[in-house]
Amino acid sequence: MDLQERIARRRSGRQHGGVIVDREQLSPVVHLAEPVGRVPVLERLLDALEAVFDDELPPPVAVVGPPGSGTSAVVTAAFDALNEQLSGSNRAIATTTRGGRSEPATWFVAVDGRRVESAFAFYRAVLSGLSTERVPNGGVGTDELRERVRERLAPADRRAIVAIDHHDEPGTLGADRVRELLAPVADSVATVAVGQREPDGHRGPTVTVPSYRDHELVDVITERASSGLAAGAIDHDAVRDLAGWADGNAHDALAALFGAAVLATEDDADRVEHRHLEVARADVPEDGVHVGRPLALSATRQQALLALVELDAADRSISETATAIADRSSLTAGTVERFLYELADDGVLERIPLRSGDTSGRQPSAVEPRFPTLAFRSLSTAREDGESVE
DNA sequence: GATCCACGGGAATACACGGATG
DNA sequence: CATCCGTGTATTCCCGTGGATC
Repeated sequence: MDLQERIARRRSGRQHGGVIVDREQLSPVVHLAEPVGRVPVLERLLDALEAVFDDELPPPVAVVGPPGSGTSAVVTAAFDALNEQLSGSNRAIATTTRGGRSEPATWFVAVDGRRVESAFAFYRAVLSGLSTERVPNGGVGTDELRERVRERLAPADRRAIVAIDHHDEPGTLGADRVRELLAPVADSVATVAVGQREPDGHRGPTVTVPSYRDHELVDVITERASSGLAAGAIDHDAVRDLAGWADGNAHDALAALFGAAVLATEDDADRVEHRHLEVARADVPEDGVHVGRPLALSATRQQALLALVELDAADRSISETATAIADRSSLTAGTVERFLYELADDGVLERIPLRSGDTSGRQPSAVEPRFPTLAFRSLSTAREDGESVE
């Protein structure tokens, strides 16, 4: 971001009288082009992928690190940069049409496992990373897409490095499943499995990403605050505090910062006050899930979660909560109930056993969010237009 | 017309508890 | 006393259907 741009953003921030100047810079689900303080890790990832610089296929790589350590950030940043230099779109355009032979090219495709859960969606994601053509999202079979991927990589000297991010989270495509899907093009594709643990039976280099150390996390927060918040909207002590509290987890820190900024905005305050941070921190559950999890859900599920957050249903049974949510949305109580059970199973919600006065029957339980609700509420694009039809 | 996907609805199964049974 | 049974809920599982897309 150049100086002009920074100034422009500050001005517009001032004009709106807001604490938040640039939501994107502040959002815990957005990665920076150059992650702060992760250079050594980037280097090790490049080492592991070394072979691509000789136009060869690297071994399968695993990138592992604890929650909030920036595994995703590192991989997306590296892949973007590598694509700039090595992908077909930059090298091959001029030459493919001439002489009939194509230049060597390597594509780097990062697939977000949270948003890509079926074979169809997977091939779709890979294909759109491999070409600039529009990829259909319906009306065509999975086989068809797989075939297109194969054709795309058919010429010798064309390769793809496919990262599967969050491969070890519930509901995502596991590394073994991805291997299966890529089997038809195994000769021209290498994988990078990104998650909290190595895939079972992993052979190949592993890049380990450590938690942020305290001062590194301070840098991360400072960087985000300086580009995302109005000048002087938060002081350094508060940032240090926040970093200490987050204990190396950048997601938690950024989610709290974002939440506090949202609260300050709603408060019409001109800076992020201690009380905002206090509440925002309490809103980030200990050992919770990344806010990207709920944000990757279908619009209807997000609607249900938005309603749930409004409801504060900590002491209501799941079925009561489900009916209450159904009343505020276009969904059926039965469907919402199933959603709630599913989400609890996946760890997005937590089930709290409910001691009911009633004697007979199985004990009901309540659910509560295990994600930062302030950030979710503000970032979710699903609208809860409460109009219940019928 | 083909295809994918998510909702909806309901059947099947698990659990809690009191009371009956051996 | 241990176990089984019946009833009422809670929870999980499964599959048909319809909307959206090409």
